[in-house]
Amino acid sequence: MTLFEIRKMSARLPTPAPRTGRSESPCAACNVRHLTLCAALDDQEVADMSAIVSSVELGPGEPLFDEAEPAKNVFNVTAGAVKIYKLLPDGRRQMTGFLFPGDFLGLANEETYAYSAEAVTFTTLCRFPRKRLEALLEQYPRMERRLLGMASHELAVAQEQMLLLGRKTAREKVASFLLLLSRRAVQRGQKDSPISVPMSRNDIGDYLGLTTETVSRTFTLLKQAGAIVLQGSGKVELSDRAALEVMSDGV
Amino acid sequence: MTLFEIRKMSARLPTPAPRTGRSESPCAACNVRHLTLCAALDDQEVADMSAIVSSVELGPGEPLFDEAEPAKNVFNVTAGAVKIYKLLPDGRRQMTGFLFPGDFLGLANEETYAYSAEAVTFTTLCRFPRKRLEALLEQYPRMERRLLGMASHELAVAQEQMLLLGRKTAREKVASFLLLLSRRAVQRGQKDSPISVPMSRNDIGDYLGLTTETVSRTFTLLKQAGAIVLQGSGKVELSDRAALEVMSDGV
DNA sequence: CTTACCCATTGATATAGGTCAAAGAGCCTT
DNA sequence: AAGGCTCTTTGACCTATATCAATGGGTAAG
Repeated sequence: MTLFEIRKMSARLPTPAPRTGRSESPCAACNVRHLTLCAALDDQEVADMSAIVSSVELGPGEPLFDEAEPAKNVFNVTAGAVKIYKLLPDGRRQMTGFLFPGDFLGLANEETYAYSAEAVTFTTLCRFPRKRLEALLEQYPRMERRLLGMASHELAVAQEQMLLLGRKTAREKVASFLLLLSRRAVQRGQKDSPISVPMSRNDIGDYLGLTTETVSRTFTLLKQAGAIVLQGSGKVELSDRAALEVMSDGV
Repeated sequence: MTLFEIRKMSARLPTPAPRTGRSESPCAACNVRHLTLCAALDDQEVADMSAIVSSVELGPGEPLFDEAEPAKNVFNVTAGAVKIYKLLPDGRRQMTGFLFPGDFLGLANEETYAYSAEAVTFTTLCRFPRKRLEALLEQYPRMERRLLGMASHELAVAQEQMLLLGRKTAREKVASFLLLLSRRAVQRGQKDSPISVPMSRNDIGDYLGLTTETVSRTFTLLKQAGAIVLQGSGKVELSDRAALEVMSDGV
C-alpha cells in the first residue's frame, strides 16, 4: 500500500470536534454539525438534516464533480480544502474559489453545476441530495433564509474577486490572497500567522489570473521586502501584515 | 431648461407595458409588475409588494447609492440601464455588472452595499425599503425561494465573469460582451441584432478589465473582421454571430 | 452658425506579465 | 541510497495591452 493510500484511509479516522452553536447535536453521518448552515438551527432541524446526509472523503487532486454535470448534490466541507474552477475549451482555467471547512458548494439555480470541484488536500465533506434538501427547505424557511444570506455573501466575495482580477497588479493580487487566507484561517479558529497555503503555485495563479512563474516571482519579491517568510511545506508567515495591507490596495 | 433636463422629465412619462405571468396586477406605484421577482407571485403577493414600493428616476450618470453606504433599499430596474462597480483607493474601477429592466440590485447580507450603482441612461426603478421587504419575505417563503434562485443565478454569472477577467484575451472579452448584451436583449423581448450598447468605451473597459483605447481598437478589429457593424448612436449589428461565438472562447 | 466639450479613434512607445528554458528541491518508490 | 517524479525558482526574452499623445466627430450651449 502506498503512502498516498494510507493517508487517504487515515482521512476517515479523525473526527472533527463539534462546533459550538445554538444546538450541539452532531450530524449522524459525519459526526459534525453542518457549520454555516446549522449555526442557526434547532435540534429538530439538525436531526432532519442529519437524516439525509452522507459522508465523502477525497484525496488530493480527486474530483468531486464536473461543470455541466447534473447537480444532484450539495456539499458542505468539513475538513481539508476544495478548489472550484471553470475551464475554457483550450484548457485555460480560472479558479473561482478555494473552500474550507464550513463552506458550501454545489448550490445551483440551474439543473447542472456551474463549475468543477476538486480536492486540494485530503478532504471530507457532507453530501446532501439536492431534492431532499430542497424538500427540507420548504419545511424550514429559516434554513432557506440562511442559504440566501450565504449566497448574498458569496456574491459580495465574487465581486471583490472581480475587482482583483480586473484591476489589481500581480503584487496586489498576491498580497490580497495571503490576507484572505489569513482572515479565513481566523474564521476557522486558527492563528492569523503563519498560515497554511496548501495549494500549488499553479492553482494560486489560476485563482489570481496569473502564471505559476509570476506567482513564484511575486512570493520571492514579498519575501525580499520582508512582508512574508516562507517556512516550507506550505506554511507562510505574514511577518509584516501592515505592509501586505498597503500592498493589497495599491499603496 | 436644458435638453438634459427635458429628457430627464420625459423619462417619467412612458409607462412600460405590464409583463405576462401568473398575475397581471401591476405595481401601484410604478405601474409595472416587478418582473423577475413577481413572475411567480399571486395577486395578493403582488398587491403587498406594491404597497411598499416607490418609484425612482435617474438621468445618465446619476448615482443611485454608494459602496459602504447603509443598505436601506432594494431596487428593481424597470427601464433604462444601471452600472454597478467597485473602486480601489487610487480610483481604479471595476464594473461588476450592467443591469437592465427586470434586474434587482441592492440585496446585501451585510448592513451596507457591497458596490456603487449609477444610471447609464435615463432610468426608472422601483424602490423597496429593505426592512419592509424582509418582513414580506417572512410572510411569503415562495418569494424568498425566488430571491435565492436569483442570487444563485447571479453567482453563476459572476463566476463566468471571473473566467473572462482572469483568462480571456481582449478580443475574447469584447466578443463575449457583445454576445452577452445580445442574449440579454432577447430576454427582454428585443431583437438579437442590432443591439443597443448604451455605455461608453470607458465603462466597457472597466467591465472587461481593459482600457478605453483597447476596447476601441478591439471594436475596430471586429469591424474589420466583418463580425460587427457600428451603426452609430450606440447601435451595433452582430453581422457574424458565429464568428463572435468562436472568438468569445478563444478559437 | 460657431464654439466648446466629451468621447472615440488612431498612432507611437513603454512595460507588466507571459513564455520558454533550465536548474534546484522535496518527495515517494524501489 | 538512488532514481524519478513533480513542483518551485530563476533567468532571458517576447508580446499583449497599457500609456501617452494627437486628431476627429458628434452634440449641446450660446
